[in-house]
Amino acid sequence: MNMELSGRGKPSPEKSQRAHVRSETEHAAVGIGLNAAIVAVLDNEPVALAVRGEPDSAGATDGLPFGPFSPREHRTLEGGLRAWVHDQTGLDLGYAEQLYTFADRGRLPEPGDVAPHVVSIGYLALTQANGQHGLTNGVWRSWYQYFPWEDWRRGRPDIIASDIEPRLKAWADKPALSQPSGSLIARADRARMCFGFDGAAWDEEKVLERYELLYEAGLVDESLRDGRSAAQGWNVRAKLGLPMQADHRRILATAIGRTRAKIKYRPVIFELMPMDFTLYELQKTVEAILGPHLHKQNFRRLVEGAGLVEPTGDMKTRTGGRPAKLFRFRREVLLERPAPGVRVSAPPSRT
Amino acid sequence: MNMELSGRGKPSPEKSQRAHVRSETEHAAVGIGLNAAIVAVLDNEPVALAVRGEPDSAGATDGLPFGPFSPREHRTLEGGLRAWVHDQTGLDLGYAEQLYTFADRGRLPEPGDVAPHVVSIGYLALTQANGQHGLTNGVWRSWYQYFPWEDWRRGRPDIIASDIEPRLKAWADKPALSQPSGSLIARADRARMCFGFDGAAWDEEKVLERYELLYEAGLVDESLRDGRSAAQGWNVRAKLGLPMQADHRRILATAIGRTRAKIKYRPVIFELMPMDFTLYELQKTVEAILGPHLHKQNFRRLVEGAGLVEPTGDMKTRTGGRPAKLFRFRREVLLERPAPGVRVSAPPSRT
DNA sequence: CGTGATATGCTCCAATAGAGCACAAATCGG
DNA sequence: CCGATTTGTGCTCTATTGGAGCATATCACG
Repeated sequence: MNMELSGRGKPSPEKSQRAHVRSETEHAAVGIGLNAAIVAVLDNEPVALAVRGEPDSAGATDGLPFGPFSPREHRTLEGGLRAWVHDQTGLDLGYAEQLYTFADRGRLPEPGDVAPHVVSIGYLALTQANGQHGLTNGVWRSWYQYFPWEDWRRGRPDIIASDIEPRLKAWADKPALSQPSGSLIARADRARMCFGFDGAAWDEEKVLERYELLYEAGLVDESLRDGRSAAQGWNVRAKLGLPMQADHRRILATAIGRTRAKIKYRPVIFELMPMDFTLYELQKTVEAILGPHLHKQNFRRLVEGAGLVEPTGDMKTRTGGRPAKLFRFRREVLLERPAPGVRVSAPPSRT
Repeated sequence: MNMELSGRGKPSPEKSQRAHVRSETEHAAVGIGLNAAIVAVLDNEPVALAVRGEPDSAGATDGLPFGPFSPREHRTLEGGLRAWVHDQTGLDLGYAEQLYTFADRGRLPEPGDVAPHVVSIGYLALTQANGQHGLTNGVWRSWYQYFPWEDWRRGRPDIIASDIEPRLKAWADKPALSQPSGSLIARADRARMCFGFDGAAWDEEKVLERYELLYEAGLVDESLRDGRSAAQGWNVRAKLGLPMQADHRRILATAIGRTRAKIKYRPVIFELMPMDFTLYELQKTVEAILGPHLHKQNFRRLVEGAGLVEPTGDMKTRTGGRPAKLFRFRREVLLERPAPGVRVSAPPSRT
C-alpha cells in the first residue's frame, strides 16, 4: 500500500515543521494551469467546449480550454479562469466549480519528460450554448464522442458488449504484474462494478472510474501515448472514444461524473436551461445528461412538488402537440430546502 | 458577477491557444503545498492532527500538517503527502483523498504580501489513532474545538443561540457594501440556511459554508488577521472557536463536511474503526462525526441489512451490560452495491 | 438475586418513488 | 375538416424504505 514511503532526503521533523510558517523557498516552483470543462446542452445533446490541438504526427487531438494561472494577475483561481476563458473563447461563464488538481507524473504528452512542471487544476463550468455569440475559438462537441459507453439514451450502448466487455475480461485474466497501488480489488471485479457486467448495476456517476479502468487496461489511446500498455506489450489497437491531449479526458470524465451527481442535489440543471422552458424540455435536458430515467408524469410531479420551478403564465405553442406551459427556475427554493435538485433516484455517489 | 473579467494583457486567442501544448514558460512559477486534515476518532471524540505553530505576537496558533510538494521527489501528489506525513508525524496514512485547492489571495498570514506564492492542496485522511505509535509531532485535537457550533451530540450547541445568532443577524442588517462576488442571496437568508435560524433545518454537511459565513461576518479570528473586518470597522472581538494558521481552518472545515457526506455513501467509516468492533461502537463513531442520529435498532438493521458488516464469531464482554457480538467490515460489499455507506438519511448534499 | 446496562427481534406507520390508466389540447398531413 | 400524432395533465395503486416504539434477552455487578 504505502509504496511511496521512503526515507530519502528526509528532513528532520523539527525543521520541516517550522519551514512552512515562514519561508516558501523550499517549494519547488512549478506552473499552475487551469483546465475548464465547459458544458452545455445543445439540441438535447450534452456538449463540451473543445479546442483543436495543432496537428502533429498522429493528427490533431482535441483538448480542453487551458490557460495558465498567474497569481500576479488574478486574485482567485476562478477569477483567472473566467478571464482567460473570456479571452480565448468569448464566453462569459456562469456557474463554475473546482473539480480536481492533477499533478501525476507518468501522464504526460512526452514520455521523455520526467517531472511535471505544470500542475493542472480542473474546473467544471455549466453554461448555455445558445448560438447567440460566435465562439472565438473552439467547438462544441458531444461529450459522448469521447465517452461513447456513457450514452445510454438509446439503451445500453453496443460498444460495451461488443468491445469493452471482451477486452476488459481478457485484461482481467492477465495477472497484474505490479499491483497498482491502492486497488485491492481484483481486476475482474472492478470491471464488473464499473461497467455492469454480469447483471451488476450501472452507476451513471462512475464516469471517471470507468475511464481510469480503460486507461489501465490500455484500451484508450492515452495509455498508449503515455507508454503504458506498450511497456506491458498489451493491446496495440486501443481507440475507445476520441482521445484528448494530456490528461484532459480524465478531467472531462471527472466533469461529467460531477455534473451527473450534482444535478441531483443542487439545482444546477438550470444553468443549462434558458430562462423559460417547458417541463418536457427540462426532462430532455436531464436525460441528455443522465440517460433516460423518468416516467414523464413522475418527473413533473417531482419537479413541481419540490418547488424547483414556477409557471411563467405563458404557454409555448408550436410544440408539435398540445401547447406547453412555460416554467422558470424558482430561486426561492434555495431558501427552503437544504439540498434541492432533480432527485431522480439513482444511488447517491459523488466524488 | 464577472468582476474578474478584464482585457489587460490579453493575448491573441490564437497564440494563447497554442501556447499550452508546448511551452510552459509562460506559467508564473509558484510553490505547491500540501495540507492534510488527518482525522480519527478517539474515545468517541472526532479529532484532527494539529501541529503547534511557533509562538508569535498573539500566542501560538495551531496548524494542519503541511509540507511542500516536490515533483522531483514524488510521482504523485498523494505519494508526496504520505511521505512527509510519515516523516513529520510517524503516521502511515491509510485512506486519503484530495479535497480542494486553495490559492486565493487575501487570505494570507501577512496581509502585506500581495500575491500567493504558495498554492495549497488540501487532503483528507482518515486513520485510527490507537495509541500504538507515539506521534513524533503534533497532537490530536477534537475538531469541535475549532468548530464548537458543529457539535450537536448534546443537542443544539448553546453558542449558536447565545453568540452566533445575534451577531450574525446584526451583521445581516448592515448592508453589504460591495456585493461579494457570486452570492446573490441576502445575508440574512444565508445565515438562516446555514445555521438553521427560525426553524430552518440544520444540514450537518454545510460545515464549510458556515465557516465561510462567519469569516465574512468577521466573527472568526482569521478574518481579523486577514485585515478583513478591520477594514470594514466591524466586530473586533471575533473569537468563535480556535483559530488556525493561514487558511487551515477552511481546509479542516472542508474535511469535516466531506467526511460527514462521505460516510453516507462510501464505507469510509471503517477507516476509523479497529478491525473488530461492536455495532454499538460503530454507532457511537458515526454519531461522533455526524451528531446523534439513529435509533439504535434501526442503525443495526441498516448496517447489517446493507451487508456492511459480518460477525466475527467472537463476543466482546465487559461492556457493562450484555456482551456484544463483534463485527468486522465486510469488504465484499464493495462488489455488491454501487454506493455502500451508512445511510443515515439526512438530506444529501456534498461538495 | 435484583438492578442496570446493553443487545436483539419484531411491528407499525408515514413518506416516497416507480408504474400504469385515462384523457385533454394542440399540430400536421391529407 | 378529420383523424393521426404529439405533448401536457390528473389520478391511482403499490412496493420500498426509513423512522419510531414495544418487548425481551443476556450479561456484569454489587
